[in-house]
Amino acid sequence: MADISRPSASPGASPLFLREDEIRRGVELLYFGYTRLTNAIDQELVKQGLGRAHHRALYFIARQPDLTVGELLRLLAITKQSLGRVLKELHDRDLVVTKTGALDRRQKLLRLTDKGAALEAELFAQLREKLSAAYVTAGQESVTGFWHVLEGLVPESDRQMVFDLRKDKT
Amino acid sequence: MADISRPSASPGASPLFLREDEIRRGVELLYFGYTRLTNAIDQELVKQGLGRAHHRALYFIARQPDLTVGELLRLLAITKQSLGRVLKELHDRDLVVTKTGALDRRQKLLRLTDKGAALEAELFAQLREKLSAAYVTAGQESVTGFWHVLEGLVPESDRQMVFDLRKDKT
DNA sequence: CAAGATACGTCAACATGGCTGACATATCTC
DNA sequence: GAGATATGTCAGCCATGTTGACGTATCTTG
Repeated sequence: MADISRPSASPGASPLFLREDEIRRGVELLYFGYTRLTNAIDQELVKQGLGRAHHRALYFIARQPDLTVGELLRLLAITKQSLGRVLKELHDRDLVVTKTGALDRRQKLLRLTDKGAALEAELFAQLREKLSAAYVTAGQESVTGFWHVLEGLVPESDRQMVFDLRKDKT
Repeated sequence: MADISRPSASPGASPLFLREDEIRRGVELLYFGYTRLTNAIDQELVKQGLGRAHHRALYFIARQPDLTVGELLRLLAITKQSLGRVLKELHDRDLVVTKTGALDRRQKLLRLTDKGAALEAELFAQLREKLSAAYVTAGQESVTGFWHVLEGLVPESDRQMVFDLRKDKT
């Protein structure tokens, strides 16, 4: 692992010390940044009587309509029993519908109902508010740096899956 | 915050569409980056029979020795009952010790034992490995951008607390 | 076309780590 | 001395993860 160009050192500070501090800074900011962003939707989730697990499912189904159950399982990296509980609740509340896959009839394709889409949009609006404020403050160059570092945290084996979220399914 | 409405038509890709995609990209990368980084220590935690909650406490106590219980509560943003359970377990395993505050004898100052420090160092090494690989791949400029965006996600009211982690207690 | 693999669902039991509410004690501050 | 503060603790509940075992429909392949 190559050496990182440390921030122009305060006089005589050990490179090893700075290195540790840079790593800890990243760990902490990632922790606080992530938790505070997710806090943005807490109020609305409580109002709806839903939890974070429900939101994650809603989010990915919104992001990629006709996602299969298996794909969602891989994205969330939980067991099918856990996901089953969440999907059942979303279905019972008319937030999500499934239809049988056209190519492979074993698959179930997931979609939001209008009601589900409206809820997801409302939750997303909160995330957008927080994150776009941070983007604006930091500036576009920082945003691309932010992306690059985070991409580097995603293991090779998962990267394609994550990038594919940005592609519409045909 | 400006209004950023629905993704509009594809041809000539609307700036509004790009904006939503940029926000979703950030949400997803933050989610995957954060979870994959924390995955780095899963194996070791299981081996130790500890959970993530224990690690968070260990981490912050390592980061700022003589932290008080109240400060740790604010950092973790959980109830004292939840934290009490965790601290009791860490104490029972000789990973953490407390001493009465010198200035205010109601306070308990938290410190890692040698054993606790050794464990935290081992866990930190895993985080460092992952995160410094991401830093190196992305480059120093990206790293500062990464920090800036994340700082923007931390509400004003919490920012001082987070920054103060980088200062030694006197 | 039969056999096996795959996609999905579900039952039951359990672990972790949050939460609320109610109280107790020691100590500090005014 | 009275009240605020820092900490601890009992008891119970909830959300969301886990393992293991099975069942059914459907696809794939020899």
